[in-house]
Parts: sequence; C-alpha cells; structure tokens
Amino acid sequence: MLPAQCFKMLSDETRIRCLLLIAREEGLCVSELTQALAESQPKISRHLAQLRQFGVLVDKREGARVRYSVSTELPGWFKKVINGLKESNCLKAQYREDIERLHAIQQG
Amino acid sequence: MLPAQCFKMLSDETRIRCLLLIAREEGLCVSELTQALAESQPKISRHLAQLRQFGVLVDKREGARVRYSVSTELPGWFKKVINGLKESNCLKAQYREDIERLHAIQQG
DNA sequence: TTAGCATATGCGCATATCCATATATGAGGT
DNA sequence: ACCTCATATATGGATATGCGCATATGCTAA
Repeated sequence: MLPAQCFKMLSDETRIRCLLLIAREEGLCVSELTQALAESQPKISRHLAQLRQFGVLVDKREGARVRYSVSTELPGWFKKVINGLKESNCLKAQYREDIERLHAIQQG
Repeated sequence: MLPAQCFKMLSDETRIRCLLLIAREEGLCVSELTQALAESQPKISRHLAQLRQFGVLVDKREGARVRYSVSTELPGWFKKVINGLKESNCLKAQYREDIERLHAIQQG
C-alpha cells in the first residue's frame, strides 16, 4: 500500500466526489451516486470498481442494488486524509450540489 | 485548487519522496534530492517543477543552487495531509533509506 | 571569456488513464 | 419463461503521464 497509489485513487474528481458522498452518508448504491453526481452509470461504476479493487471501498449486495461504503481496514494516515476532506469546510462548498441532488432523490 | 489536482501531485512515488524529504528538512536543493533518492537529475527536476507549478513547493535561488521548500500558502486541509504523512510512523520506515542517504551526503 | 558545476527543458517513445458506446450479467417481478 | 431495472464490463479512441537522452540555461570562479 504505497502512498502514491492511495493518492492516485484520489486523483480523479469523480472518485473524490463518490468517496466524499459515500463517507458522508455512510454507504450509497450506484444509482444514487449516478444521480447525485449527474454522471453516466458506467462511469460511476468503473470508478467505484477502482476504489473497491484498491481497498478504499467495500461493496455489499442488497437485492438488486449494491451498496458501497468506506472500508474500515485502511492505514491510519489514510483514514485521516479522508476525514480531513470530509470535515473541511472550504471543501463542503465545492460539493454542495452533489449533496443537494442526493437529498432531492432520497426525498422523492 | 481542486482536491483531485492536489492529490494528482501526490500520486507519484518520486514526488512523494521529494515532498516528504523537503518537508522534513525544511528545504533542499536539487542535487541533494538527486543523491538522496538516487534518481537522475532531470527526473528530479521535472517532478520538482510540477510541484512548484502547482504551488505545493516554492523555489529560491541560492547562488548556483535552487532551494525548494514547502509553500506556506496551501489550503488547510492540504497542509494536514502533508503533516499527516510526515508524522506517520508506519510511513517513516518506507522512506528511511532516502533519509539515510541524505544525511550521509550532508555529513561528507 | 572560458570552464565547469547546477538546474531546466525539448523530444520521442511507451504506457496509463479516461471516456462514450455497446453489451453482458444479476436480481426480482409477472 | 419473460421482461425490466440495477450493475458490471469490453472495446476502441483521445489524451495525459513518465521516462531517458540530449541539450540548453544560469551561476561562479578563474
């Protein structure tokens, strides 16, 4: 688990947006992310697969859906990075629209 | 300053090694890094240029040499990432050899 | 000015990354 | 069985990245 490889997982805007939403909501399925980020389903799925293959996310089938959540077995320094992102107020603004779209869906 | 771009700067092992050494020693020149990492001079120079162009490092000419140091004008969450790396004991072991080579040079 | 060390950059190549499109798999309902 | 929704993957093409090598620039000293 080299740091450079971990950071490569975070080096794509789509992956960051997925990860932050999943961390914030403690688990989301592909269709929720597809709508929240307003991106194509294959695009989302492929990025989630990368994060899962690298061990950042874990997936769990729930009927027809697959729920992705943040792995609990990450190196301490990497957990801190994710928490730092999650708690950063200056970043919250950048991804506000994703959160708003997600909540709009969850309402309906 | 999108997070994904910041992390892209950290997504290369050579750049991580440079950044960690520079952060630890509070400024190093190209030749020191070239020897400490045991990599070619153009390779080191190119990666330093990327880190500088992105604003992670600042450079200062000192005679024939150029000293690179970590910028003080980085977003708070990004400073925390760098400090987290610097302080992580589990990572210190990974880059021990770089530090040893550096100190060997500085002695001589 | 010339020599020589320190640093930066241009170029070509190999490889990696990302995307859109189309298609495949999987699960549940009828 | 079929159909449909949810998710995954294969393919091909555009772009980006990293490297080695050679060369250019910058500085100092003589």
